[in-house]
Amino acid sequence: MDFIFLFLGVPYQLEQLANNQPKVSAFFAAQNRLVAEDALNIMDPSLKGGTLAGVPVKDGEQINRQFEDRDCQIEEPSSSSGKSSEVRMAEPINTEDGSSISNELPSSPSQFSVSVKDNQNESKSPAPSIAGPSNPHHSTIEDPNFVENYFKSSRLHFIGTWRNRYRKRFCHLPNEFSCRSVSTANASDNSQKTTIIHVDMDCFFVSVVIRNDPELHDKPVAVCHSDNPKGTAEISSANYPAREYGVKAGIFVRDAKAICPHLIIFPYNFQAYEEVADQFYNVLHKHCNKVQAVSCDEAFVDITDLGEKDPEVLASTIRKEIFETTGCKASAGIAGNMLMARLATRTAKPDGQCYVPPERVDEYLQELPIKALPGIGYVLEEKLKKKNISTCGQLRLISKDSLQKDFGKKTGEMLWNYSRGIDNRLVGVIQENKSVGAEVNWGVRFKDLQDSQNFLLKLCEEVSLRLRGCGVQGRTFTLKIKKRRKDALEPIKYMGCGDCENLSRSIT
DNA sequence: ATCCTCCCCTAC
DNA sequence: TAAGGTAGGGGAGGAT
Ligand SMILES: Nc1ccn([C@H]2C[C@H](O)[C@@H](COP(=O)(O)OP(=O)(O)OP(=O)(O)O)O2)c(=O)n1
Ligand SMILES: [Mg+2]
Ligand SMILES: [Mg+2]
Repeated sequence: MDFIFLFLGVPYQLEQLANNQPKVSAFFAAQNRLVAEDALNIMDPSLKGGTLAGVPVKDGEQINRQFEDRDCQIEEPSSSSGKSSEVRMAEPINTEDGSSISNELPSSPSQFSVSVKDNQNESKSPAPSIAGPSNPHHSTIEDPNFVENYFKSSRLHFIGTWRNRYRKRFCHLPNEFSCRSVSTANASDNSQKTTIIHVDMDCFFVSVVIRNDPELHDKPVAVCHSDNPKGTAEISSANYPAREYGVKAGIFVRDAKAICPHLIIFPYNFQAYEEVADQFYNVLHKHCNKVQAVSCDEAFVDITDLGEKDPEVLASTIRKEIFETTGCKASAGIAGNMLMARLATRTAKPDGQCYVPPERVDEYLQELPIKALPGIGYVLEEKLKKKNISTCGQLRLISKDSLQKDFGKKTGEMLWNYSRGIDNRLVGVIQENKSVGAEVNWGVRFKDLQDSQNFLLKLCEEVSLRLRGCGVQGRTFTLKIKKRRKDALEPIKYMGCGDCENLSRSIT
């Protein structure tokens, strides 16, 4: 397991750190071999008067100690105005129930890393309560419990931590996975041909909150924290009527309102998402024990060994049961591997299903935009665009050697395989965590050193809690900090971190 | 060769 | 006002 601490938003604070105290700034200054007394001092309350006096040994404290022991060398760039930071722990040592087995896992590289990020947006120079235009109420300045409250309202925190909750809830299930992988030593001799179903809820966050309002189903609806037509709150999910206007996850609510004035905004209901996700997985587990969770609204099901005559009938049954138990629609893709099943789901949406038989794979991919392939995001798409490649058919014309030369060994091979519909991954259980971390990149503003220390401490405590929850210890500790870029403007997003450079240091 | 650190990229 | 988290894959380049 890893631990990650994210520290976000400290404008001019880092300057102070740099000028006055070694601490964090020292930690990052390493390049010039500053001997930071201990970069992490800032994280250790005991150094500052033992705020945690009564608390039993905390992981966070241990972490701090580690850093102390190591004379971390960090230095704050002379420019000094830090903006955000992040901390994480990687390759944890599995402690199963508290007993440390660290010595027992020689074969598995156990690392424990904690990374801390520190972000800051506004960097008004002086420290007074400036806070610039955005010196809002809800920031690390005003709220001592900011981190805790923030996580309660963060959608990304919700979906980012969902997997761990799922694992705990369904760990009792027998996983008879990997029987297949064992017998797959000779992959292609499987007489049975693999069949995968990929299931994904339609506009999940919206579907759940309007599931009892049928009259809203053909009106444009989105889930967002704010309904302010000038606001920079982000749309989390938009239903399909709203998507016709161009409303989609991630855009600002003001932009959504601009292109869709009658857009109806609903608030989040995280508890309902949790409940519906449980119902969703209950249905899947009922039909098959080879279920791989992707997220709270999405999973792969390997039905190869079910002896099902018609996978489409099964998919249809699953979708029907999901709707009957949750009141929400799901779509499904059926194909011979995970890649094609996932792509098929996209075609199937909304409220549909799609089967792509092996003989149809080539034509299915021929005109498909490369951006639709999982693993190809904005950057890769742009790079390929520069080579005049925009569809899988065009990508297929490039040799594997050439792709590997341009994009690296693994990435090149992935591109070559995916453009041909080849995917050798197996549906399986989620393996043990490799890292655990926490970060905050919104609302982070410090007016003094105390603010930043408190914030970092909270982040450490959060990571400590999560490590404990996993029954695991870390081995490598990573601290990441976001620092306001030299001439960065005010963040576009309210209370955002704006244009930052990222700094990272880790110790083992 | 393999590992390690410090990133970037991606997905939900 | 608004809640830009979390984790894994992988590449570059250096240490071993
Ligand atoms: N940038 C994003 C992407 C997703 N989510 C949340 C809201 C989504 O409802 C949920 C599931 O993500 P999906 O990618 O499955 O998107 P939807 O379910 O909303 O729509 P679709 O019908 O395309 O699956 O995760 C989010 O908050 N922000
Ligand atoms: Mg979905
Ligand atoms: Mg999904």
